[in-house]
Amino acid sequence: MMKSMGKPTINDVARLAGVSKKTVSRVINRSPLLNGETRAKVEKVIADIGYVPNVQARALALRRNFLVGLIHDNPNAQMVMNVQAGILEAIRDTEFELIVRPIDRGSSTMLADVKNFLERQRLYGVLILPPVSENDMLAEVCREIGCRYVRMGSTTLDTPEHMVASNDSEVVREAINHLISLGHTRIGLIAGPHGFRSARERRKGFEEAVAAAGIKLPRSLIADGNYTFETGLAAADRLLDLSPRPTAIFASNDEMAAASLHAARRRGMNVPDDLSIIGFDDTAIASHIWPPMTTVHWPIISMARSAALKLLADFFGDDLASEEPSMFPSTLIHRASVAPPRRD
Amino acid sequence: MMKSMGKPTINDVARLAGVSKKTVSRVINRSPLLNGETRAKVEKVIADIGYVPNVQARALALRRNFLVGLIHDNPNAQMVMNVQAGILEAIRDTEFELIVRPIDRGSSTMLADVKNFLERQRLYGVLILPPVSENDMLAEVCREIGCRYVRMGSTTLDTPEHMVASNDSEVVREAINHLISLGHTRIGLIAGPHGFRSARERRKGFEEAVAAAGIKLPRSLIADGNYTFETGLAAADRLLDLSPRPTAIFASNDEMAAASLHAARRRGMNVPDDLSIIGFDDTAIASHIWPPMTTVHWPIISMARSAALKLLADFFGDDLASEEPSMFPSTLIHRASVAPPRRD
DNA sequence: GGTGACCATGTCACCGGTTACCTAAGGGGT
DNA sequence: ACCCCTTAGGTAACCGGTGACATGGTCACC
Repeated sequence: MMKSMGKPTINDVARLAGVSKKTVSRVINRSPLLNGETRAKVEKVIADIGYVPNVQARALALRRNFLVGLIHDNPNAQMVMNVQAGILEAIRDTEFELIVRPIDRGSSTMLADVKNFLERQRLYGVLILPPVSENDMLAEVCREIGCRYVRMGSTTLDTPEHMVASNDSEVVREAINHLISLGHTRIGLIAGPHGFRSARERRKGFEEAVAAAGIKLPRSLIADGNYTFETGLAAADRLLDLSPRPTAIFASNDEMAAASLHAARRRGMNVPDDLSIIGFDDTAIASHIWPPMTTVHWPIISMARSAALKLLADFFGDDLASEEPSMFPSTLIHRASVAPPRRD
Repeated sequence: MMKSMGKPTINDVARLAGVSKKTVSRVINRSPLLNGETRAKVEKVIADIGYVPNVQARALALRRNFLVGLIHDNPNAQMVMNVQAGILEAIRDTEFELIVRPIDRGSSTMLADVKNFLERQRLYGVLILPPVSENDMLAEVCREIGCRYVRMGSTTLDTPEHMVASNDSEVVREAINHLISLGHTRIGLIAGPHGFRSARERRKGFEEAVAAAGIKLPRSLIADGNYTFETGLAAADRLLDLSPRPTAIFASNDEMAAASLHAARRRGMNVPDDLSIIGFDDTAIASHIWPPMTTVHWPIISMARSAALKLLADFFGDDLASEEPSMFPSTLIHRASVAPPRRD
């Protein structure tokens, strides 16, 4: 029957079922205008010989495949995994697969690399993670070559169908107000890298809250990091070397917050009694270290899931996916790394 | 010139260069039997019109594509990211891309799902991460449908060209001997989940070291976890509730070691003075928490890189890739979570 | 009874590459 | 001068699907 070797193809199915390949194609694609009897017959043959459609052939004919890409340059492993988890949740039970593409933001050929990648693979669409999602030229490249995209970010980056975002500056304001209400006045900031919207938003929230409380902060209470543990450690050390020392530190992400805790304990300081710390992201490390860290829960999994759904909006048919929200509120999670400042 | 719309195809190049498409194909594939002049002419046209070969068409004709898959069911984000990093390092500057496929080990349809995935995508090959890499039936599925595979594991799982492994039991023995040499005799073990080779190997190393030292351990000093923080926390609590308490804990991975530290500190205990802790994996958390944790460095990035190279051995031509090692020694990293037991 | 609408299905070219095989030209050996 | 071999390149079929359009049968309606 079957042409001896090799996987069965649509031709084998057609021959065995006594129909044309087009009819088989219709069965596979759930075309509605099929006689139930014919459909059953074809489906039986498919099951019998274990036919699996060839995605490459389909991709060629359709001029698009069923792959979604994830482009990122994010240093935080936990976050990338969370994003992957969100995407995978969205594409579960579909025929889509996820293809991961880390890029090197610094590289001068970055844009060309991505363009080449997108053109070669003809992805159905891509999700772009911060921080590189903030690069407008990258989005422009996607638009130019006609590749669907959704950007994730800390603030509005694009039109609603092309992004999901959170309200970073607002929630940071809330976090800092919390510290202020406990009596903290010397609050250090470990800022994210220059040129990043997320860093800018978080810093903005910090500065607004401080200004609103009428606190005058010396410039030295703002230290720069670039979202990694190591730079966070250096920044925290700089802050803790100050005299008088800050009584609280807000770090722009959890990695750097964990580094602050590390730096404090290395000096024999007690957290939260000698130093309050607030982080941002609510990745696993925040709740795993001791003391459990007060941080901002950044709903990254939901955002990623929603972003993926947006990406596949026209695949699913506009009904549900197009109603996905674009704005995701972050919330302050109170744990044990914050206390009123010790009275000197 | 070019058929107005759409990306240029091999036909456009052929027409413009005044050669047949086969000749263009030869240029793309660096066929050696080409006149340098013709080659230059074709290459010029390719550059001029920005031709990019269509990977789907090629995949169809070649009956294989240039995608490598990563199959995993690993709960540890950092580890998965490290593996991805290793793979990406290996395929950098090639045309290969990485496609990630987390699976649900518990699911009754797991094998069928993976089989379907492999058959549909016709991957060039897959890498299988522990713990699911230990499932021989999964490897059997790969073999059956003719998909290249490499398994990563904690012990020999397959023939050398199909695996990379580490020497877990040996290095755990070393770690436990270290504790014993410091004077510890009541050493708790937080074991990994039953049925996992990695868990078994690590436990074996533990038991061998203890037995060799002539120590008789009560069964209660072995608590089960399943590699997650939460189960580690529960296991650590069980150990610390014992009386007399263990003076040291070896946890089968860093997550559970971090959980032990968390549990100890929650009780007001001091690490390492009241309790020594050793973990396994050397993921970021081990060096980020306080005190920095003594742990076993598991060379996962190198292993992943090497595994990917093995996978692509016949692509690269056997010269370098086939000489990749299959066994990677783990090493004990001494940090600050271990000290001699306090004299009662 | 003829006609058009509609339904289920078939035909065939095409997506953009590759393989197998063929041709034509040039070169050397005898 | 003849033959064979090598080199450079062309031809046509094929990989396994899909789209546009054609076909033949049924039914409702005038």
